[in-house]
Amino acid sequence: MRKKTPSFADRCYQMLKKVPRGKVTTYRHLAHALGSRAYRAVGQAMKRNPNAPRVPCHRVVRSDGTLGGYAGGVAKKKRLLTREGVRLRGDRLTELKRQLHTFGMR
DNA sequence: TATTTGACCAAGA
DNA sequence: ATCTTGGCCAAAT
Repeated sequence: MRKKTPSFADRCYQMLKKVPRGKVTTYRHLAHALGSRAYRAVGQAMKRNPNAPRVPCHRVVRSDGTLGGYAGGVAKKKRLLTREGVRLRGDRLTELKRQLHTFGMR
C-alpha cells in the first residue's frame, strides 16, 4: 500500500485533459467537475505545474469570458486559442457559452 | 501548526 | 459597461 491520494492539482490535470481542442472551460467549471469550489486553487495548480504539452492549460479561462493568466504570457495563450479556432475580441472570448466544455454537467 | 498566496468569482457602487 | 471589494480553497512558506 503505497499509493498516495492524488493531490487536488493532479486531479485538475486529469480533468483538464478531457477538454477537446477548440473548446474551453473555466476555472470554476473545472473545480465544479471535481466536486469542489476551489476555483482559485485550480489557478494555482495551473501556474505551478503547467505539465507543459501534456495538459492544455491554455483552454482554461475566467468565468466572465476574459482570458485569465498563463505561465508563458497571456499573448501566448491568446495565440494558442486562436490557432484552435476560439475567437477573441481583445482579452475576451466572443462566444464563451458556445465553446464551453461542461464536463458533461449541466 | 499558522500564515500567506494567488492564472478566481459574484456582487456592489 | 468598468472598477473595487470581500470571500473562497488548496498548497506553499
